Amino acid sequence: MKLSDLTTFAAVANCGGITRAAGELNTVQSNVTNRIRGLEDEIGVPLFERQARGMVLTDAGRRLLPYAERLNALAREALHAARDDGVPKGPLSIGAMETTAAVRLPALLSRYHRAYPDVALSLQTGPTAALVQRVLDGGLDGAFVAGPIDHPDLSVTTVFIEELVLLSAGRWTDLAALRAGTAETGPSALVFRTGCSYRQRLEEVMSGFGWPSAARLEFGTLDGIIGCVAADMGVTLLPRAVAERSALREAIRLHALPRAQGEVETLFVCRRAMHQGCVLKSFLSCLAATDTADAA
Amino acid sequence: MKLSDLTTFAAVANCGGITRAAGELNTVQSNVTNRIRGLEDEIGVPLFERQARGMVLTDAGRRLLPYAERLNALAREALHAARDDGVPKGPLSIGAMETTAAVRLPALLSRYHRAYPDVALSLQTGPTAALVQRVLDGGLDGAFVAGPIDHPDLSVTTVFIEELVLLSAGRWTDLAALRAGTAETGPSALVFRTGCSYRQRLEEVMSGFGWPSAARLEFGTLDGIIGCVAADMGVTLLPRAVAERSALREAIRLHALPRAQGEVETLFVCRRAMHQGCVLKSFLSCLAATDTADAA
DNA sequence: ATCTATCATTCATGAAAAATGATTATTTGT
DNA sequence: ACAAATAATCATTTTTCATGAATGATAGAT
Repeated sequence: MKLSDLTTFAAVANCGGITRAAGELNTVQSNVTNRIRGLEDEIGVPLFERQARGMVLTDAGRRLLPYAERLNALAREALHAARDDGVPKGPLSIGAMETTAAVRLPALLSRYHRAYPDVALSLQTGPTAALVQRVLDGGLDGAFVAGPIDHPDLSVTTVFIEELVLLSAGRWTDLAALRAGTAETGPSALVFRTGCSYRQRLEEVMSGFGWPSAARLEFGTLDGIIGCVAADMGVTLLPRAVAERSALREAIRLHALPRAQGEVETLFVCRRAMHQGCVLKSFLSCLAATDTADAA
Repeated sequence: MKLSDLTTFAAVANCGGITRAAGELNTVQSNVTNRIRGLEDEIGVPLFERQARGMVLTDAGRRLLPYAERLNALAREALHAARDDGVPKGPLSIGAMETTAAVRLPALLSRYHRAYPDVALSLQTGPTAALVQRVLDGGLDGAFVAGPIDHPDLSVTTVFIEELVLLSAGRWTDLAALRAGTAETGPSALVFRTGCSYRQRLEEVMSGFGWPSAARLEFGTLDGIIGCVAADMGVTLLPRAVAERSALREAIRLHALPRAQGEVETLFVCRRAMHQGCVLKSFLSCLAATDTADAA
């Protein structure tokens, strides 16, 4: 069994057909046909059902597919491990939630870059679930996400403890006034469009206050949310540090929450591998040097 | 990167030389040389230091080796998973401690064999540590060992709870008499030759009694130990069930121990895999049907 | 110091496997 | 019936792999 055959197999399975897979693999259709056939001969079981519309996995194929993907991922990892000479260099893809990226990372990343200029750092933002997924599938080397996270394949470090505050327009001096000044359905909830990690927390907070919540308005940017809060369109939940450093600080009001609801851990997650790459290791050590000091 | 290259690489690493590896792989030196060279070219770093006496791994090679082994193991597992059609058949290698094999397994294995006659069951005995090692490296599909076991790659089920009793010759009616009747160094400890799992427990028990223990006599068989206990050569520690069913039951005396010292779990351990083979699954279900009922 | 046994590398050659392009057969939707 | 899409088949070329013989290098023995 060859790794390249498994790659071919996975491509066919994912594309649902030999022709499309051949295109993706930059080869010709007949080649893919032959390699799949070879694999089936070797294993002794058909992996696909041939249909006029394409190829559909058999049960055996379905059992094999996760192995094919894992084997290829491991092979990539092996290459990196062997090449890793202990000098941090090359690409490093980090993910982060919008809020973390806004207030915690600038200092950290700049310090890291000064320490390791040969590492090509790249940062992407997204919601926790998507970031975790991308770390797992290898699209990211690590990510800053909202806790708690528990996954056997992930290594987790707590890096910041954020205090979440409820944000309203500046005119509401306290939560009671805010509640009194909105419709009976309660204030609207402004959240990120794509499965924001603090969204569920906001739901809990509002339902804890006995606010049914009139509506959920979804946004794509942090500034959009804060701007609309300032314009009294509703409330949102954000780390205190984000709210305090906002350009609209004067137009909004921060309402502290009870400790149980107001605390959220920001974790750094990365894959648990046989060999931890020195690039990631250097990033983690840089992170450890920051840690609680900055999270005050 | 091809799996066969990694196999070759691992063989060279383990044999310490190309010639020996070639022999083991049933091929010729020049072939091995070329494949190693190809691998080094592909990775871009030397994997071996060429010495007159043979090949020694470089740092890069040392990093790659565990991946090579893991990849090959995963590939084997993938083959089995794809071929596994849900009908238990083929080989099943089980390991067990001597004591478990003696009293717990006969009924279980016979019942399993009646239920799944197409499975070629094989049983090997050995001490816990060696059995666990063989399960991990694939030499055994599963094993009955003494708890506790905690390993991320092993799936563990408690199957029996054994009561350990101290065995002496029949003339010693109680522990005090036994102690009084032996030299001031205390009775000898009779244990298995090869790192018996109950050995450490026996040491604890004897030192708990304030018995320095005169000597440790090592044996290769259960019957040897019991026979010598009956001949008053010393004491040993065995599951009550083993002692009670011994042919020499009349010539030995069982001394119960306090609960904390006298209880030991017998666990069934197997590898944690992406796909649990149906053969092992059938064995586990057979095991679950026995379980505590038989362990009374 | 020289010889010898043991290794790994190099090279030429033949065999096997893989990739390619063209063709065919089958099915689906028009 | 026809056209589009798809996988299988086949002949051909290209690449890779395995082999055996020759070469070179080194440690230990004489």
